[in-house]
Amino acid sequence: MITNPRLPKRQYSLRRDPSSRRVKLDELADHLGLSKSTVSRALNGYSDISETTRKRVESTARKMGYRPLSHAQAIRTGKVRAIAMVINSGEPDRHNPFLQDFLAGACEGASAFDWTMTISTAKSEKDMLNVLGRLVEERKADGFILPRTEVDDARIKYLSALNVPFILYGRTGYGQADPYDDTSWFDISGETAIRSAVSRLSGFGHRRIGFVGSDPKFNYSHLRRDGYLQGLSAAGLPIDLELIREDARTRDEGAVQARALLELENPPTGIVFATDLAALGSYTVCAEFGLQIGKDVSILGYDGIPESQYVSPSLTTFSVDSQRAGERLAEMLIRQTRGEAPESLRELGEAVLLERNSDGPPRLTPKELARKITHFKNGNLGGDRS
Amino acid sequence: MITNPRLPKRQYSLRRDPSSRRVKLDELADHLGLSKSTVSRALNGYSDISETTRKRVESTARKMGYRPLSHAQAIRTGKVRAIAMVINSGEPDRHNPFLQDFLAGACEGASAFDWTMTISTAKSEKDMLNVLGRLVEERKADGFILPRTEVDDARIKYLSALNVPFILYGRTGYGQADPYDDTSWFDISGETAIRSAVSRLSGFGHRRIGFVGSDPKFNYSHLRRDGYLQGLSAAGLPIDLELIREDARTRDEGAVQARALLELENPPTGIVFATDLAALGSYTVCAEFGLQIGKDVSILGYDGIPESQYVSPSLTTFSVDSQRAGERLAEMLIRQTRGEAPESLRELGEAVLLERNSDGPPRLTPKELARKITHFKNGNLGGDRS
DNA sequence: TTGGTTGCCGAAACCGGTTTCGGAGCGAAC
DNA sequence: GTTCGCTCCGAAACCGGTTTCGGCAACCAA
Repeated sequence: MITNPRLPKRQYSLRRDPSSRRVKLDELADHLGLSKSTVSRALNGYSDISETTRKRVESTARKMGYRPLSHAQAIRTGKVRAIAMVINSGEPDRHNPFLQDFLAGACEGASAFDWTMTISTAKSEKDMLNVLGRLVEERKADGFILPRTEVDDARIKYLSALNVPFILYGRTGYGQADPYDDTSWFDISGETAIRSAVSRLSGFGHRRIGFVGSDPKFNYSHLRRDGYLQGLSAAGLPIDLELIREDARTRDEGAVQARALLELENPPTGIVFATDLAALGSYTVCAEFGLQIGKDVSILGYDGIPESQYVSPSLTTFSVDSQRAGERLAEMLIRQTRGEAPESLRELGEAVLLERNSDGPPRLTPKELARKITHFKNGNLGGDRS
Repeated sequence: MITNPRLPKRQYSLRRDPSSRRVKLDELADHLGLSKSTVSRALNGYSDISETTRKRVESTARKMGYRPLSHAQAIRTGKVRAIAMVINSGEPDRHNPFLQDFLAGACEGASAFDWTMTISTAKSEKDMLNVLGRLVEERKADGFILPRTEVDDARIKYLSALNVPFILYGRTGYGQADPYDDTSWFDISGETAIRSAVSRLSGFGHRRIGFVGSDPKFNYSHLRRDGYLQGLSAAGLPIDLELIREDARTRDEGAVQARALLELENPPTGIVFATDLAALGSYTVCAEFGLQIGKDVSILGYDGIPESQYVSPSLTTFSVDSQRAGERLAEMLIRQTRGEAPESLRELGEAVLLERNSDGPPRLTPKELARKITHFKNGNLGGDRS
């Protein structure tokens, strides 16, 4: 290849050789003929740097591929440009299929600001505070994402006392006068979803609709129950405490509560579950009682776990966009560490209905349903069917 | 309460008030009546500090709750005491239920050395190298865990060239002369598990055993296929290429491959899948062909995903201890960054068989099985059964 | 011309550690 | 009694940034 002699050989003094050492502030300053203090202030947007200089510094920095070392900055500023999340590894209902999506979102949200994400795990409630404490003390993060918020959440008190920024994935303080106080949060409105689930069932013609809640320790359980009650009221249906069950954390516990509802003298023909996992527990029970899901009894879940798609019949449920949640949380948390008021950083998203095959018009009245169940149980109790 | 006047009022000059400011090196040094350089060297185990002094420094540091700021150390040492992992968010078979366990293990392994774990995500193969590059350049981590290793893995080349420590979760370079070269890794021996799966089926009396592999881009796919071949050979069964399928990344792809095997003129009575997800895909196909899993056809999976326990019949599979994997990887990686030779840091664990209900003695010969399938297909093809 | 702002930048201190280097103190050897 | 070597520690430089502070020049008003 022949190079055109008229064109000057391009000087790649600004070239960015990836294998070479990184360029540091001094070098950038030398290159610009400025002092490193000026360059630093220009990069950080100080007002005592002229607009011209700032532009020039910024463009050269970009061309030379300058990236400040966050831990070098941190030593003076005290900020490490990182957010952290501590997940507890001791939960009965772990194996969260959305963790990857959520983390992907959070990482992306952080990356957009050139921040990073560090994670840690705690084995117990008590360990949780220790882990948070260590992270705070060693200044491993400038703020925290707190997933799975509880009604009365020790992490919130702890971090508030330490005056460390944090944001909730979910809300807290259910039933208190000012539940949100001065915390920031992002949440998906489970109550809206559950309310619409009840409307949907009542639209199908169901008159007795049950609800199976989750662990009352978590704030969302109460909100979803509220949604259920709102749905009943909107449909003009009476509240029957018999139809409200709680504490279904796992699939097995979901089965227990479903059984309790279906064994009622006047059982519900539709059941709304606070979680998919619990809803899937009911599948076993329905099989056991010879009930056809979607016909004899309608089941709705919430979460949109992948498995809900593959069970038979596929489960009607609500899907939440975990990735977006992570992304929003990261961004809002970073903005908070930059000085924005926590109470201005709140967002409520909506879950979206996945219409599938586990619900439909009731073909049995509650009475008929009860009869079918006892009949089937007796039939099965007596002989060994083969 | 009356204090005993003979006892001197205890001076809590060493007390550790959690809400107070953290103690820094200077303060610790002042307290000890030593220079901060001496204290620093004592804490870091330099040999020019007397044993007595070292003990004294260590114990006082502990009592005062001194913890060095890792980013302050990093500025001089270049080491941030952190390991990183980049997960790719664009995979078709994401929703890894074990991510949480794995991360828990890795975090724990890191914590044991007082290290932390940072994570990031990449949207594509290309993005992956960028993300790694950024992390390296900004020195966000001293080493990397590389999950889901590929036969020909760009990350390995990239990090090797940059001379950055890393460890593989899995092996690499299948089929090459020296596949492991000088990398360190931890892996679960899928080949051993799959070999024993074949032995198990042959022990049941199966003579025609199929295999459905996974994405050949990943190293483990080849190893598991090897395990299948070893199993055949150990059982004295011939290799029939017809019985070997690949490329089942998802449940649906698993279904496709299962269908291909079962529609053979001489179909296998037992099928070993490289992954549970693919194995679950076969459930649909068996239902479609009117086949009873565990009787008409035996299915084995690998991974031990939670869902495998709840399908009907429950899937016989191999469970891998993801948490332990994470923990081992973290520890070995840290040791590598401290100077241990990569080739001395390798470990192979075993998966453990979960005997469930999807396999057993064949009640049909391959011929009979084929007949049953065609018969059922024709029956279904003709009329609309209701 | 003078004095006072204002805009813009450089010198130097600073952050909290680590590492280099030199030297005091001491015992042993000559 | 030197001299040498060894043990152990302190002073100071250093890492790569940020921030304080002061000063020069230009501009403005009197």
